[in-house]
This record gives sequence, structure tokens and C-alpha cells, in this order.
Amino acid sequence: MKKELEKTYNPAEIEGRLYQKWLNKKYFHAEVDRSRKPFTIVIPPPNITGQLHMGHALDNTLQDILIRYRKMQGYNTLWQPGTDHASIATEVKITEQLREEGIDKRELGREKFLERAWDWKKEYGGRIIGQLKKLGSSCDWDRERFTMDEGCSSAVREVFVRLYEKGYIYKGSRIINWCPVCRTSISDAEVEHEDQAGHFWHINYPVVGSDEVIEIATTRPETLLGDSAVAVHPDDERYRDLVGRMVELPLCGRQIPIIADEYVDREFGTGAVKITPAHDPNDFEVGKRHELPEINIMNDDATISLEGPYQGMDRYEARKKIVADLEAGGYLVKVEDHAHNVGIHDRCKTTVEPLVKQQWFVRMSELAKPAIAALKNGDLKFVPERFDKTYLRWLEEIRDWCISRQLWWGHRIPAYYCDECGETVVAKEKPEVCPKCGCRRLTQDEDTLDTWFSSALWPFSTLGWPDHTEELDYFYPTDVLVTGYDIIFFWVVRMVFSGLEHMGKVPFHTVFIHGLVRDSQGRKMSKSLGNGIDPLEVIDKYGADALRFTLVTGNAPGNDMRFYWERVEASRNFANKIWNASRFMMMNFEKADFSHVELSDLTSADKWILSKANTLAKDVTDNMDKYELGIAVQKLNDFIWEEFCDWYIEMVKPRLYQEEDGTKAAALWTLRTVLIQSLKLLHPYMPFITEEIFCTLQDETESLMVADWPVYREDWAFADDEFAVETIKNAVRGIRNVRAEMNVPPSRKAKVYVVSPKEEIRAIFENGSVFFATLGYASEVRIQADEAGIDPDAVSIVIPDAVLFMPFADLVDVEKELERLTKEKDRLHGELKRVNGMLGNERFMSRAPEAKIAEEKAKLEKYTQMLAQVEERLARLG
RNA sequence: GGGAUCUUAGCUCAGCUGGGAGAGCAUCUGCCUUACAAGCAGAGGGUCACAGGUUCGAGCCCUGUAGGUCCCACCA
Repeated sequence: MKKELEKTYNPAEIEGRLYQKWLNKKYFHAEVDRSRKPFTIVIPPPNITGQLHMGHALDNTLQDILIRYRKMQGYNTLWQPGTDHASIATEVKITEQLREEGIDKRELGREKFLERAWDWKKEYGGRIIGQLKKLGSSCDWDRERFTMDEGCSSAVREVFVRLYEKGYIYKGSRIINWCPVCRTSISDAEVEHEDQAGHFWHINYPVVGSDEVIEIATTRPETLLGDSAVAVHPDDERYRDLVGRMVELPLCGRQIPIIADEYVDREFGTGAVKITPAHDPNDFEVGKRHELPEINIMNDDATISLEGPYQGMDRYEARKKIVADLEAGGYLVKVEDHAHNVGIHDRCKTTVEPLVKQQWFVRMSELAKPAIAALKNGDLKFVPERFDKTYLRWLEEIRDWCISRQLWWGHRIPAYYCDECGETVVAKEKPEVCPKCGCRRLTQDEDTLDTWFSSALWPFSTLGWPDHTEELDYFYPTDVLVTGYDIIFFWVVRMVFSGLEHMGKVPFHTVFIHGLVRDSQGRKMSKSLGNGIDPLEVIDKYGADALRFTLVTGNAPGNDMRFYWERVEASRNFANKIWNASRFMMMNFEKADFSHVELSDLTSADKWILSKANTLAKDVTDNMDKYELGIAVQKLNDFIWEEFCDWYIEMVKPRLYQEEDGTKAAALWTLRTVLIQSLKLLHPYMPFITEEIFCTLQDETESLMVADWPVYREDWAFADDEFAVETIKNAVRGIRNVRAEMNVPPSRKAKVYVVSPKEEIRAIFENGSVFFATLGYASEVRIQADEAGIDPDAVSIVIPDAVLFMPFADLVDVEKELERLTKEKDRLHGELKRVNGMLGNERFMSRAPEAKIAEEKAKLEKYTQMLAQVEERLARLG
């Protein structure tokens, strides 16, 4: 009993069932197998707070395509999955949840808070994993990891200790980016810059012991409270005499010096700058150079901490008050409108406040060097290449990485302080006693690590590091990392230097970068805009295969794309096409026994499509190896829809319908062979529909997932048959064109004469007359060497080396015929002019490659011959 | 300020190392041809942003101009 495909393609019905089958068969699972080459991808771990969005859908579709492709090629593939604890994102979420319940995070306390967070993780952390499964992701779920699981946490502590011991991690009081809403420090990478309309306040600072004033300009007047100096350029004539004098800080009465520093831009503002070392990164540097005091004026929530009239005010409230007071005191010179760049926290969009704080940092200069070298020496490459620059630029200008966060959800910093002597101990486990004073009272650092600190270790922590596991030895380095260009800095860079530092090898040899999925208007999909399209909704409506196909079609690596429902529809239509074509073939497979068909039994048409399918395998493989997935899938689409369905299946129909056609078995064999070849090549892109058809065709126990990837084979190359079929296709197209122009319905057949003096051309048509007749709507095909017996008024179609005639006496409009042939004549004249231009150019003849010259010569011959035919027809009509 | 990138058919985009401009959607015209109307057969539509240059030959390489997008950056 042969199974049959359902009459209509219903993705919802097949996808869940097949995914379950793959899981049951353990196809996604990888084990170390030294006899095979591994191919490994680690998933960019989605946040546990996340829901699947289009970016995930794209990212994971690309990874799944690569994994399935390599698996079919025989690699031992591992797609390592997992999730990220996303410290700040999760903490914010839990805090909000608590607030809704009327619970204050701080009152609840650290321990209770963490319990809540873990509960939340248990409940929702796996949500996105389920969604990835809907997409068809072939991850090894048995190996699912979490950045805060036992192993990853151990890796984090190990790395921290190692880097600390090497002197690469240090604790220091430095200026950092502070988010007053999240109340934590953040790294430079987490700060976004935004142009904002602000003001430029010009303020007079009175010079002590004189009537003089020095005018400074600032965009943040409230920081005046923390000023330690006024700086001018050392070569600035205007202020030369003032350097070394003191000014009195308005509203504060403190006296601060006027200093000279090259940092000052004479052209900008007044050329005199107030220096606030505790609240501005540049001023911080200036302060260091001149040993100025760092006066911190702010609390963690950005209210003023400094004792005095402004204490307790929010920074913006204080700004207003201070400006008013300055004006009242006669210090304010003027206020200008001024657009300036403001740093905002990428998570909550709060304006970041630079503050001096004790924080932990990773010293980057030494770690960056091998990461730069890896790219330059080819150990690491980006696809597309242009992202090399993004990567290098960031590394070459890298600054130390602030890794401590004033958060609770995350890896707690493995540093312990002695309550007695203040000694700092950095260790993987809490020491029993203080190594310095021997007391037992040690307290762990309150801070946690930047969430990217753990994801930086992902390619090896997930494989068991720091233990020397078999997996680590076998699967590391991984092969390809697939991610969006937006997290090159956050993640890719940090994985590379971490891999090099701790494993001695790059974590992957290729970084395959993709762009953003935007909405139909080109806007970023975002929650606040409400313009996001839920991939799960797309899958429900059109199937995962259609979604996947949409996401890779017509897009080049690294480029953004726009999402249109119309495109999903087109993808679904393609799936439907394959479905129906397969159904048609299956309906016919019973018509003959084709188990013993050999290549020598094939007709020209069979060889043509087989040859095409053969080249297709080579082309698709080449494109996929170059990560040109969009091109590969386009070729698949074109081949399957046009060549296979629209041409070949139509060519074969008469043979299937004829009871005693001797080539029926060959046709069936070819249909099946080419169908399977197509399904295999398409499987990485559309795993569900291809599997469903394949299994219906073969056996449920089989699977495309473990089928062999097609390779080019010499015995399937049939150049002559390709030429023959292309010749007939040309003829058919000619006939269809003319018939369409003349509005002849397909139901009205006509006799078709093929006239060619060339015997090989006549042989081609004789060979193909079975399908030529059908495709060309011919009631009868007559092949002859001359025009004997042909109605002189017949419509004529000139193709290379032959002329077709269709006697349509009653329909022929001589005027229109003349017009049509004249148009053709003009076209040929144009072509000949171009060809002759090239061949007549001495420089072309002497410098162009021989193959190109031969090609043009062949065209010259072809067009000359066709033109002669067209002119002869014209002469006869006219 | 530095860098990247884009400008190709009405729309959205492909176009690999330079060798006669493509797809999908949309539009128009015929077709219910027993796998598919989610389909079939046709058609129209582009000085490849602009100006130079290199080359026998440029959508593709180089320079510049205009406009758009993105990233990085300490001009208070």
C-alpha cells in the first residue's frame, strides 16, 4: 500500500509530527565520534526573558540551514543550544513584578529576590526554547545549557580568578557609566548616544583677588558643585596671565585653581572649561593629570548628595535651581541653544550619569592583541568581509571593560574581603580563613558580573571547560558563529579574546553576520512601536517552512531586510507547488515498474532535466559553501518551479498518458530521481515539507536529515541533450508568443512544420516530437528539410537553424506579420551591430580571452543565419 | 569628527572574481489544459543616483558630487 499525500498542503498538520519524529530518532543529538569530522555551531543564547522575535527566527533559520546541510554532507554536527540569564533584563523584570505586588526589592532582600528569579526562570525560561522548536531548529536539546548553571558558573569563576591572577582583572576607583534608574554601572558598550536639544550656559567665575572674571560654558550646570578647577589651553593668549590664579566657585564659595591643559579646545565655547573630575570622563583624566580632588556630588539615584541647599534634589531639578540662582547672583552671562550628544542606557533609555566609583575592570590592551592578530592572519573571518573593519576598529580603540554590576541576578564576583584586616581574596570558592590575618570572617563582594562576561565563555563553557572533556577536545573550536551585526562588540569580540586567552584557539573560524528584520516600512521592529510581527503567528498561518524560506530569499549576507506578508505568501505558494507536483508524480508512479531503468533508457528530455539537476547540486553546494544562501535558494526555486514543474513535468505527460509508451518507465524513474534530488537540496531550507514528501515517497522510517547530500556526477552530465531540449524550448516559446499575440486559445490546435536544412536539428525535433506537439499546441508536427507543401501564408517563426510554420490562414493578418517580422529583423540587426563592433575591434580581438571571442563568433553566425531567414520571410510577404 | 553602507522595473530586493540587466509582488492580456486559480501561458515596464576616470568592454573597479541609513567618537 503506497501512502499518499493529503490533497492540500497543510503545514500545521505535518510540522509538529515530523519534529517529534526527529526528536524520537535522536537526529539532533551528537556524540563524540573520532572517525568523523565535527561541525559545530553554538547558538547565541536567547535571554530567558525573551520571546521569539523575527531576529531570532532569522538567526536560527540560518544556523539550522548550515547544520542540516553539513549533517547531510556527513559531518558529525552539533548545534549547541542554551539560554542566557540576562542579568539586567531579568532583574528589571522581576523587580517590576515585585513592585506590582507592592513588594520593594531591597526590603525583600537578596536571597528572597534570587529565589523569585529562579522561580521565574523555571517557569518562563524555557518558553523561547519551545518556540525555537516550532521553527524546526535541530539543536541538540540533550545538551541544553544555561549561563548560570553549575558548569557555566564554574567557568566564570575560573576565568575571573585566572584573569585576576594575571593582573588582567583589577578593582579600581574610576569613572564609569552609571544608570540612575537601574542603579548599576554599565559598560561603554551598553551606552547608546543620542543627539538631544540642550542648552549651553555661559557662566562667569570670579577670579580671586581681582575684578576679573573667567567665563566658562557648560551643558550641565549642576555639576558646578563638583568643580575642582577651570582649565584653559596652555597656548591661549587670552588666559595666559590667569593660569595659576584661583577662581571662586559661584554659589559654593569654594576656591579652585585655573590650570592649563592641552585637552582644552581654544576654538570651542569660551576656551575655558570647568573641570568636574567626578562627573565627566574627560575631566576625570584632566583631574588625574593635575591631581585635582574628585568631588562626588550625587547619590546613586542621581539626586544631589552634596550638603547644602541642593541636597536631595534630582539632577534636573537641581539644574533649574542652580541656573536660577546663578542668574540671581549675576553670574549667568547667557544661555544658548545647543544640540549635544547624550549617553543613554540601552535597556531603559535613561540618561547615563558619569560617576567615580569602585568597580571591577578587565584590562583590555593585552587581551585585544591576539584577537586582532587572529583576524589579520586569517584564523578568523567575517562573512561578509566588511565587518572586519567594525571588529578591528573596536578592538584597536578598546578601553577597559567595566564588569561589575550592582545587581543581584547574575554571577556574584568571587572576591572576598576580610572583615578584620580588609584583605581581598579572589578565589573560586570562599576561603575558610583570611590568608593574611587568619580570621574566619570573610564577606563576598556584593556585586555581580556583566551578563556578557559569561556569554563570552559560551563556546567552551558549554562544552565542559574548565574540565578537559572529550566534547571540548572534539568540538572546539566550533565552526561558524551566526549573529546580527548589532552584537559584534558585545559578544563576538569578547568570545574571541576569551577563546584565545583560555583555550589558545579562536572559538570559531567564521562569523556569519546577518542584518535586521525590519517592518514593511523599513522601521526596526520594536515593542514600543508595536510594529513587530510574531514569527509564531507566521508559522501558524503559513508554516515554518514558508517563514524560513521568506527569511533567506532575496537577501544578501549582512543586509537588513523588510518583512512583508506578501513574501510569506509567495513562499507558501512555492511550498504548495512542490506539494502538488509531488502528489502528481506519486499518482503516476504505479503506472509502470521503473526499478530497472538505466541511464541508457532515458530520452533526451529525461537526460536534460537530470543534467540540470546535476549542475544544480554543484551550484547550490558552491553557493552554500560561500554562505550565499539567498542565491542558493533562488536557484532551487527556479529549478524546481520552472524547469522541473513547468517544463519537464509537462514534457513527460504524454508519455504517462499513452498506454503503450515504451519510455514510460524512464520518465517515472527520472521524475522520482529528480524529485528526490530536489528534496535533498531543499531540505536545509524547508525541512518539514521536504521530509514529509520524502517519507511518503520512501518509507516513514527514513529521513532526509540523514540522507546524503547530492554531489555532481560525471555520468549525469548530458550537454547534447541539454542543447536539444533548449532548442525545442525555444521553438515552443516562439509558438506560444505568436499564439498569444494572435489571441489563439490553446484549445485551437494547429499543424506545425519544422523546417531545417540541418539533419541534427531535424533529428532533435523528431526525437522530441511527442512533447513538442503538446507544448506547442500542435495537432500535427511535420519535420522537413525544405518548405515544400507549406502554405505560403503560414505564420513563420525563426529560431536558430530552423524556421517554424503554422498555417493559420484565416487568422493571419499580413500587416501584423510584417510588423512582427520587422521587429525581429531590427532586433537581429541590433545584435549583429554589437557583435560586429566587438569582433571588428582590433584591441578586443587581441586582448579579450579566446573563449569570449569564440562565443561572439558563434553568435555572429547564429544571428546572420537567422537574419537571412527573417529577411526571406519578409520578402515573401511584402 | 571618523568609518561602513546604500541609491538597479511602480514596490521590495538579487546581481559571485568586469563580458549581452534579473526575481518576487503589483499592472495588463489570454486560459477552469484531469498536480496545483496558492495555478498555467504571454506582455509591458529600467540612459543600474549624477559627473569624471581606468579598460577592447563598467551595474560591478577608481575619484569626486548629491541624497538616505547605520555604527563609532571625550568637543565642555
